[in-house]
Amino acid sequence: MNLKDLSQHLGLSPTTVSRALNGYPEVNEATREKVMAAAKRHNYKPNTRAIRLATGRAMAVGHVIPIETRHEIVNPIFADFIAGAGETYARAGYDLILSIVPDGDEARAYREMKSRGNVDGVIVHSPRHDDFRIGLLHDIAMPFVVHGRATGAALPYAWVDVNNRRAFHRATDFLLDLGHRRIGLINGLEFMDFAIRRRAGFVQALTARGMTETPALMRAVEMTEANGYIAARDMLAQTPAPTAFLVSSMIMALGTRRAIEEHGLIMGRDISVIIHDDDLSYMQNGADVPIFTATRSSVRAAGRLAASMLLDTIANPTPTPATHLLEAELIIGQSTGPAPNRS
Amino acid sequence: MNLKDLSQHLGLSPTTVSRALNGYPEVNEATREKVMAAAKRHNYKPNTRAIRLATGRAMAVGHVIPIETRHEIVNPIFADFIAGAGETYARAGYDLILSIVPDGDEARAYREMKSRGNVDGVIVHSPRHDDFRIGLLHDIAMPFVVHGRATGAALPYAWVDVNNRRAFHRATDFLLDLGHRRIGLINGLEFMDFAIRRRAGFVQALTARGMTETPALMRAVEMTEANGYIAARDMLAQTPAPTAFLVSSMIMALGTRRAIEEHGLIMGRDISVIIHDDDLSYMQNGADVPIFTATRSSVRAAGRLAASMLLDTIANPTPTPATHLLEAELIIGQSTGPAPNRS
DNA sequence: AATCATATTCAAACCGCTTTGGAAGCCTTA
DNA sequence: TAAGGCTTCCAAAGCGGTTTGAATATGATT
Repeated sequence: MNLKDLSQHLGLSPTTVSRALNGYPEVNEATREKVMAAAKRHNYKPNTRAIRLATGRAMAVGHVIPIETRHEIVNPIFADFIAGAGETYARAGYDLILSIVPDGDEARAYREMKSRGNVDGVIVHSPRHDDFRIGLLHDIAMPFVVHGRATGAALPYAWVDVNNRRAFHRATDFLLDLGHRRIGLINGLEFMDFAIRRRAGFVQALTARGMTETPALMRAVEMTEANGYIAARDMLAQTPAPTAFLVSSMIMALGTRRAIEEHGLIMGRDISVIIHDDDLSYMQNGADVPIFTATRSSVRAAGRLAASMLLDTIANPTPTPATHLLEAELIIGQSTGPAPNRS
Repeated sequence: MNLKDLSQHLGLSPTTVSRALNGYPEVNEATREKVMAAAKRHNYKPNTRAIRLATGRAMAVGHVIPIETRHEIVNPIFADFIAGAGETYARAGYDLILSIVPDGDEARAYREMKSRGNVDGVIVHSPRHDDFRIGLLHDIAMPFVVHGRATGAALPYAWVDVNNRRAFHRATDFLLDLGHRRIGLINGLEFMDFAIRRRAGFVQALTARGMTETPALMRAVEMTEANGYIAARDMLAQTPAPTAFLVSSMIMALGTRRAIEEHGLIMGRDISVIIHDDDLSYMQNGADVPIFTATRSSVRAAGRLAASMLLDTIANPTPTPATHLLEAELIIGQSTGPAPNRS
């Protein structure tokens, strides 16, 4: 059942039927109701392909997931971020197109999306320091929103980000207040923008109290459980050992905890741990009482927000792009306590 | 730059240019080369929307992710499965459309995809026992491949699945051979088909040795770290306590290990653990020596396979759908050992 | 009653490609 | 030399909607 069939059935022209269904004012209310009823009765759904060609809009947004060809790691937060974004798109009648692209191929992928016209805009994931994609998308005039920021980008651009620097500053302060002086940082790879900012927050908090960072107590690794374990194990082997860890993800923290327990220590008593918690649905930080003290910010909510910002930009592009800095909440769990007496 | 422009530029008809670019035989080789060269020079990419309308193919496949409205859990294996599938689609020039759909809305979502024609086929995720989607998709003649199986489905359908029953049978056998007699099963929710099969494998292995299953040692929970912890903790509180656990996912197993260590036991010595390992990229089971003894099957490889099966079905629908049963490998890690002497 | 504004409807062009059904040109073949 | 067969190209008709520009009907105004 297509528009022509339906209009013949109604004894009306396709024009009128189309207008009736799309809420245009120049159609008699009585006719509109008849059309609506007939459309429902015959279960008429306009063909997406035809709409797209006729209107010139793709009614779809792209999420380009770069796969690091060396590591082939799929960032586990994508699932939740995209679930959040997907809710927004569904409501707006947009499709979500997922492109898995080897990281060398990204520029080509974006250009092709533009010239083939199968998306109206894109979400940029995992920005690096001074990320080339921002300039590129700007050049080809493809609407976009970045999940995260890319320090060093020359042009203004739309983004949603957690205040990573402040979150880690606060977390570090919290540990310092508890008397911890040797704090290990287990961070993500520091070509990722968020990791740079977290490190900065950590270092700033130390220097604000007249301390300096200890390179031996700082790690920047791919955020897996195994790496969280290795980093913590190695630092615990030092003398003096750290009395607290600041860990950049829940998954790494599971490895950190493993190293701690293997070392015969009790987390929250002998050693403190603060994590950053993306509030992943399959990786909840405890139910009632959080296991880990954490700086928390829902990546799913960020997905919802980024998506609706993108739809806004597509609908009416503005010269000054919107930005949203989300503050992480600091929630107290069972994994932190006063620094043990060095006696 | 569109086809018309390009053809005018070349002094040819759009027909000939289109045919030249699409490799049709009825065009002079010399002309074809000229056309190809001009297309490259002007960076001509045919408009996807127009191709789709003209050919009637969507050149896209849908992945419908049901979100359980009660739990709102996003299955963390999606990220890797979709990364695998995405590789296949990219090579074939297909788009991957991701639909996040509240679980009550699935039927409507599929019907709409069909009538709007924005996908040529779909992958069905997380099948339940006797899943209604199989009949539905069959009825509306939408090509599909199921990731997993749905026992009880009346019609034949295409699927890719791990031999879950055998995997858990073998894993249980392995534990029994080590002398374990009280084995705890920490399974996923048992309305999911894979969980039913794993349970069946477990029970069959026991009965094959004249044992019967102990309901107190079996849990079916949502597969989160916290639930893995709770299930293990509760079972360890029983007397006699289990000497081994069979755990349905890596993430749950992290919780299980936490309970074990909290209980003052050493995994691999005091208590054994076998897991099912989906070989997730961000959740590797150790590098050289696996942490957990595991039945392993790459969900990413399953994604690749499912995707290419789907593209095959779309290209030439066959009356007898293809099926692929993947065998999990049993890999020995550090988490298993002989049952401790009950002395 | 003629004029004009307004409300309602429609025919046809258009979006950018594919594909059908010729047609022209050139060789063969009888 | 006419007929038939290839090769190569093209005009035009889709695909299924939206949108422009015009036509018709209705009611109000003078």
